[in-house]
Amino acid sequence: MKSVKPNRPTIIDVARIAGVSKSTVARALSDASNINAETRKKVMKAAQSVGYERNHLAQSLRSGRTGMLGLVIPDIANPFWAEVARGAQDKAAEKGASLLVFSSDWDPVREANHLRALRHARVDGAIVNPVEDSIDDLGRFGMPVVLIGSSAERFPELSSVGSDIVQGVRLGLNYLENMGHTRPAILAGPLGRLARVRFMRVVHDYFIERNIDPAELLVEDGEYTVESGTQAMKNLLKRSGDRPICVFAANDLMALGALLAVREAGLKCPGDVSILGFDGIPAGVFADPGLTTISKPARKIGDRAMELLLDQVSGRVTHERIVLPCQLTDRGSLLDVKDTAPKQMSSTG
Amino acid sequence: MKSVKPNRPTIIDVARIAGVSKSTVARALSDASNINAETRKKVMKAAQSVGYERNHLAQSLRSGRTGMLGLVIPDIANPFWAEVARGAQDKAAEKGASLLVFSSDWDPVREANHLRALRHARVDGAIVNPVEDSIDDLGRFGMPVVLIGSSAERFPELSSVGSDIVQGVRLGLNYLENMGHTRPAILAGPLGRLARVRFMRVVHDYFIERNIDPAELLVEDGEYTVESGTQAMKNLLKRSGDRPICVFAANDLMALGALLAVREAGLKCPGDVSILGFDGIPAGVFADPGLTTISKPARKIGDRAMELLLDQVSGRVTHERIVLPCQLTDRGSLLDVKDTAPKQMSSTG
DNA sequence: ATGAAAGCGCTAACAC
DNA sequence: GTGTTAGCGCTTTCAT
Repeated sequence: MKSVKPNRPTIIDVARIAGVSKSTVARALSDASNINAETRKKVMKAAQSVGYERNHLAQSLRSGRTGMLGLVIPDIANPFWAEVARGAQDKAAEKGASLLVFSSDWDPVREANHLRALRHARVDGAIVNPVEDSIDDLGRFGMPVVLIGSSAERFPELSSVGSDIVQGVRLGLNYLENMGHTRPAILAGPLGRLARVRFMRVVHDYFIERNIDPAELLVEDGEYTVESGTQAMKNLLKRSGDRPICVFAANDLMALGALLAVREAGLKCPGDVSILGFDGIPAGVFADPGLTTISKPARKIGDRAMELLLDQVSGRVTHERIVLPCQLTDRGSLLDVKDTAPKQMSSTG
Repeated sequence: MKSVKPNRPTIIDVARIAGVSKSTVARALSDASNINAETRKKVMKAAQSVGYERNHLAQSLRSGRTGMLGLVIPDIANPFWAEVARGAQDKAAEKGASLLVFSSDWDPVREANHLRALRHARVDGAIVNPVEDSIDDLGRFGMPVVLIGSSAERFPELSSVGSDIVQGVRLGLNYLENMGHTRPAILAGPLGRLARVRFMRVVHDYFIERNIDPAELLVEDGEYTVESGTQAMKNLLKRSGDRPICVFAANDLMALGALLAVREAGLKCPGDVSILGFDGIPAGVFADPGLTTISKPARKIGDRAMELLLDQVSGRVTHERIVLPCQLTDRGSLLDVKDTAPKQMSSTG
């Protein structure tokens, strides 16, 4: 075993073989216009013969662009975010770009680290769903950034893609109301998170409009995980007088966790407790009954965000704030109690 | 708005400010031994003051190492693979490396593209689960590679991490047998895929040992997706005389798809049909009853694979073939028919 | 302990 | 059309 040629061939090797200068090789490789067809063919053959492969590092160093993009999301193991990642991934691949995916695990420190890693890798741009609102640096991040989710509100100067929370929450609340659930318990996200604030604001407004005091609503906090959903539901089920018969969860994982708690308590869904989720993850199909939920267009969010980012990277300055509508997916976890309970017209009060 | 300094500061800027040469700056930054403590402090302060950030591209070009690793898996939207990715991701982050994750979508062409992208990005190494066995180039891939999954069999010279299929399948088959299911229908992966061959080989051997002709078994093919699982189960349920009362699926997604088909047909699981899965994805918890399955240590697979890869990258040549055991997770989708049906001792035949 | 200088592999003016 | 030359920002001898 003698190492014949430890290093990969460079344009210089190719140039020598083809009998031209290295700039000619470079031109041939980047199919520039000003080059003889014959010469190109010759160069290409030479390149082929030594198994030449462009060194992106050198190319990037020179051109200042790496062809790499970044994506920072809270949790790649959450199917919703996995879908977003796929959408972004696919679009990037389509355009010949590579995507660096980072999962912050809802941890601001890890998020900061990932953001730093992206800068160091010299990515051409990034799509970010900031966990904390403490991220004030995004504005001067020094590269094209597209936001996903609630934080868009905090950085109106940045492009963003998200689902229409207002429309989605109202859609859900209205659907519940039509089924006779006029005062659902709310399973909200973590206190202090902007997404929670936005969610609750819509809920608040919705009930105010109907002359119902939002303070009457039962609200439990969760961490967007199955476990926290189970725990929150357990808390609700502990209540004696006002045990809720309907729960609206801020995401599907918590909704499914709640379902588990209901089942564990020996109760039936939707017989005893109706559950409405938010996200539209595939796992909701498998529950029995299936989880009724407000579906966000996850794949599309990733796709559009990447599109915006690529536009920005290539100089087309398109400041856009895209809001995609949510959809209701009824799979049976809601019981219609409209005709069961005596309907009380709360018109004038 | 006048642009003060469009370009990021380089070591030259830092050097000028600190009043030293650029090599001194480089030394300070890479905490070399041969440098005065005072000088270093001075340099660091200068770097700080201009917000200097190392250019990894230049560094990589010089040193030949990028600090980036690659991961190529079939489907990031499949929770099992998402977990593998997380395991790898976390370990990489722990060591200060970045991970490029690619999803091939079971498509050999996309896989080849991704592999090429990795080479172009000059990653220091890669973890791969080859979709097709057509990938013969892996051996001469020109960089450290760690294999995940069945293909390890094809490339014994490469390091690999995987779950113990033989142990896992036998564990499942044995568990079924103990519950009285002596001839489960098999919901296998796609024809031609090595993973399928390995799975079926174990099944084959298992029944041969028990003097049962494996050809008697009902076998349906699937694509590792929910939809294909549903379709396969529908096919099985169509049978008149020998409709199976037990199905062993090669992955959880197909198992859950089968569950959907059973439900849709108005049948009960496990009352009418028992279902056993393979993977151990979280979604199996939500089905009612929960999906009983053979759990693979997904997170750990990613973690160990990354560990091996990092070892290889840093020169510690550790050719290892790690096989992690599977575990049985009983969540109730199996009915014990041992005492129901007249038990026939198949001892001597 | 520090500086000078030579590249890593490529691109982009600029000549001819 | 093609060759020459000068870097991109950094690391790494080799002097001093």
